[in-house]
Amino acid sequence: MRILVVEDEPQIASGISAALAASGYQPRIAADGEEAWFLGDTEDFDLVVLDLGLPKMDGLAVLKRWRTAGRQMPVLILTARGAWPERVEGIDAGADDYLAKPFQIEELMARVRALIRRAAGHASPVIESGPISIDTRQMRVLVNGTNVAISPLEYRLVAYLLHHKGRVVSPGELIEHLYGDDDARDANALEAVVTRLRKKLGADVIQTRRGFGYMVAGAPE
Amino acid sequence: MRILVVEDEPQIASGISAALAASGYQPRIAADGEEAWFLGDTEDFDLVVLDLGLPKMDGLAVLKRWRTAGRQMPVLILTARGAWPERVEGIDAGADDYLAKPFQIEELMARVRALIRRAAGHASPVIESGPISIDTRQMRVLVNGTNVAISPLEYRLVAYLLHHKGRVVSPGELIEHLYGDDDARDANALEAVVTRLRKKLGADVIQTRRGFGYMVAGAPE
DNA sequence: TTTCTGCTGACAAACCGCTGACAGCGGCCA
DNA sequence: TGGCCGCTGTCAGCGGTTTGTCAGCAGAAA
Repeated sequence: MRILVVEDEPQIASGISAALAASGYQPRIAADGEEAWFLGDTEDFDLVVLDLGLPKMDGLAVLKRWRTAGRQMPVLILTARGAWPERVEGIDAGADDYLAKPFQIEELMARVRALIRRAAGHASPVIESGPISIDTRQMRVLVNGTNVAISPLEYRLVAYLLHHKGRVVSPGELIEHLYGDDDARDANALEAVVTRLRKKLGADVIQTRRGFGYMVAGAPE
Repeated sequence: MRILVVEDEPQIASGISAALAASGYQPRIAADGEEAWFLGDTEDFDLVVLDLGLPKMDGLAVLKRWRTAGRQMPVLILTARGAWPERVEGIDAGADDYLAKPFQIEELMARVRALIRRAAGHASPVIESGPISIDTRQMRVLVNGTNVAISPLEYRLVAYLLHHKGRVVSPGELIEHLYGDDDARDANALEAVVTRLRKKLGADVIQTRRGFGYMVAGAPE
């Protein structure tokens, strides 16, 4: 199992690297964005641990370039604490998980194991429910197999509901995940997005559970 | 579902509280150890979220006093990151789970749900009694396997009775759990809800124990 | 019987979610 | 630079639903 550790702080990088090695993985360190991009594009890794604040090229940019180039290895993002916009962007850009700094090395290892296990299984980048499906890598939404133009905010909303399909998601939870908690939004904004989405996806994809929240049908992921 | 949030940092406390409320729980905040101890000892909570570093009385001391007094509600401890010894002590003192700060609110909610389910003795999100069953993920109620339209308040009522099936629940307890203690409601409001529920679920699901309260049959688990 | 407790149907107010319109904002292109 | 266009939050109004209240009733308890 080869793991690429992208981290410019040498101490942290070697700490992570040592822990990975101790668990039997083969870690490889990249200290800046360009090196990371080059390694990730030319070599084969089972997982990438990616810090966002990097010299030469930002972590998110690296990730996006990998994804547009078709690289599909799971990516675990390290973010500064409270940097919500970064996280949301990271997920949009195709990250599979994120972890806030500072973190326990044990926790990092647990997530690494989880991601690798998931990737080994059938972690498809496509999630479906009834007539609609989303491709989380390409950030596309298909209705009955045909592509539908969708805005970023709308995409995040469907994606979140699909990731949690079969469960009622409260408006508060949705707002927090769409915007981050720093910015207080009217619940009506959410309703407006839902209305617009329903016009594009069909009226019955997103169900309303009055008094509880929204739900997309399907067996939980 | 009433949840006691013990946290002296007002921002964090209100953040947790808001998230809990958004998920349909009734949170109550205690800002120091003494208040926490008093509330936990005199009132009935389904769960306690307990920060350890508190003014006036330490969180662990509070927990120990509750346990020696025979209080058995599940307790989720919040610890500073890296404070491993505290965690171990917490578990020895009778905590059911712990979460390291800083944490994702989403992760806290997941653990809260898990603890409440576990406390009620259900591994699965479905609770049954006779012909009826509820799906706590979808907020649905089935009678003989077919879905029945149900209002939020009605759902909360059945859910509570089912979580405590086999036990007589007093009107006072029910009102407290449905509305929270800030808002005083007529007992008749409760009876009205029960009437409406019986029409939907069948007359004999919710039994009346005259002078004591209501009950749903079933093994207490 | 009398009294008390709980049940029930009717009703109106409050609430909740939906939607169309509009405006501000930012990106893009000529 | 100026204008156009798409995205998104806000607003106001609309239904339908939910729910507390009330008044009367039924059955159990005493």
